[in-house]
Amino acid sequence: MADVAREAGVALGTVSRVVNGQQVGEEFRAKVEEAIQRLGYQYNNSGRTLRTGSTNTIAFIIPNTINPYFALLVHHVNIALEKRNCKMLLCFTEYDTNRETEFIQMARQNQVDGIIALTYNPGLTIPADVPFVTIDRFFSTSVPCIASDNFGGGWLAAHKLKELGCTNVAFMRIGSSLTNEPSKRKDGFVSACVELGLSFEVIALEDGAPYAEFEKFLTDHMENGKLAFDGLFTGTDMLAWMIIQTLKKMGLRVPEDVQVIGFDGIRTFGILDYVVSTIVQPVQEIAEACVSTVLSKHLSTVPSLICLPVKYAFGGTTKE
Amino acid sequence: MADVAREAGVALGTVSRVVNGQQVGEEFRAKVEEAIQRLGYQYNNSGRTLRTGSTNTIAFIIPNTINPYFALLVHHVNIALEKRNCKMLLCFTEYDTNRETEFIQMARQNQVDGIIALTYNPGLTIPADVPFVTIDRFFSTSVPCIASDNFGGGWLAAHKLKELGCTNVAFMRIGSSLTNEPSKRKDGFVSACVELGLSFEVIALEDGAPYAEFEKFLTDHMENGKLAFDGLFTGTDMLAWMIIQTLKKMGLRVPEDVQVIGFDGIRTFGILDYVVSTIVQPVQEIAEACVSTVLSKHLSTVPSLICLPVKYAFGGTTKE
DNA sequence: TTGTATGCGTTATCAG
DNA sequence: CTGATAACGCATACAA
Repeated sequence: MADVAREAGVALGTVSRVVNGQQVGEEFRAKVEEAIQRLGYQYNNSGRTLRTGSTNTIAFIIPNTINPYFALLVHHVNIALEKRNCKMLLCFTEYDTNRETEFIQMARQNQVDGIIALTYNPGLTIPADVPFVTIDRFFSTSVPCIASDNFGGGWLAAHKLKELGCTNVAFMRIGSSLTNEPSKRKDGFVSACVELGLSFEVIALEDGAPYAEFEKFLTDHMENGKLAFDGLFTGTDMLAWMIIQTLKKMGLRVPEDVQVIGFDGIRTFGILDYVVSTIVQPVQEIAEACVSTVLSKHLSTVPSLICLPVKYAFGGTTKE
Repeated sequence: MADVAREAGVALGTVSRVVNGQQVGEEFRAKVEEAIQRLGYQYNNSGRTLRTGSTNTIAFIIPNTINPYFALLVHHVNIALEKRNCKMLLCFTEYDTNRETEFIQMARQNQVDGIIALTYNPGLTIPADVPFVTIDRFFSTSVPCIASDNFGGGWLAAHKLKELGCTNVAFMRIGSSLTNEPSKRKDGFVSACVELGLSFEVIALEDGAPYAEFEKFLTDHMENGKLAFDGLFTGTDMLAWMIIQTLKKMGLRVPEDVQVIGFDGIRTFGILDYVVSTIVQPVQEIAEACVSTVLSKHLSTVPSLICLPVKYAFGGTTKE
């Protein structure tokens, strides 16, 4: 920048003003821009970061990008950031609680302007000196949490199964023992079953439990080649898909014998049909809410829990 | 850092040396570490970046993360980077050629230590002042290109179909008109068909062509309820999957009537079964090669085209 | 081995 | 509206 100033015969500050599009006399601007061209000057962001302490970068902490739901989230968060001229520093935890902690540290050292995190560490401490927004997990009223309406989604699934003619249903899930927003999927489902007088069962496996326990659960509920349930609601689309494979192996037809509703809204190859009938999370809205919240000037005044509406979508595993 | 030095009663340089794990007298180290604790000092990376010009960050430019193959790539590139204490600046182009150019500019302004890019802009200019590695696309001998053995993959697909009893095959693809490494999938396939005396056809649609052209191609090759082909090889797994849906709608059975082999190696939900029988790209090795190449000290001495071996995997759309 | 001093590229303040 | 200058936090060459 000093070189440019010398080349253009102006002061350093003037070059800075030109680069930042501030008010500068036309002749000066022309001289500076010409010098920039001539020298092939490249703006260096690290100087600005050092001086201002801001990077226009948000760290996004998430388990991985292989899980299609996370991949979708990454995509929409990035779009929302780009819209606001922000960059993304992506951190994959692989569900490793140490990594979660280290990434927060690393992000701060890199002067990120905020952190969006989807974590599972039960004892995670949230730094107070950087805007922090979590997905699917409520920490405290001072840490905004964005989630879809998980309770409403469970509720909707039960109503949908009832509407589609089911009389005996079950909720199936496997996952971390951590109580978080997605835990409410079960609560909403159970609540609606009770309300509807729908007979139901629940099987919730801890993370790491063998999948065979689901198979056992299902075979234990078989009588004369018929399953005791005519409707299943699962914690995720992936589990729904796996359960459906098992049902088929057991000689049951989906959706004729058993209807299955998953949760998330995963599509084949990310853009084609829904993999299973499902409760669709509003990923784009979630991403948008995360970004606008984490960048909001007055973090303390934003709501501490934002639940966004879900919807049901047909994916071939329910009766149309 | 100056505060820490004052608090510990040592010089600024000593604090720096402690922080960087350099040789420092035990008593000094202890004093400094205690002061760091007491003050809750946080290392600030922007100072280092300004001073050294390096960020330990690599920009990864890719269309999106919704496509499962790209998601896999992002995942493995990140792992390879993390192994080397590097961060990832992720840039989604959405196939927008302007974005591709802008991101390269942006990455340089952010002092990244290198760029890995999977792009489609035919006229993209590669900056000379930052290590640059491309995926699937050869620019010049001075820009290392990493790809899987696309030619070998096409060749393998033809051999596999022959081995599985096919006598009339076709290659189907749709995509950008850009000639890149994946274009060789067709070349390898055709070459093997000729070599094997296997009767074949090719349909290659330009990006943006309606999918219906594939349907027309297939129905045009129907005679008395039988398809003229008993084996299909597609440019990607996604196209294979779409074609299979079409075949089923036409009353054809896969793999009994027609066997289909895709390309990429996509699994359901990223980790379960292969979606279709496929030629699997060695994603992890590709990612590893990209990272080690872009970080290599002597970029000029690395090979300019690295092709990594593919393999065939069964995914239910071929006879076992 | 430790202390001192300089400069990396930028923004922002203040004086002209 | 422009010019001069200090300061951001760190690494490092050099002096002690």
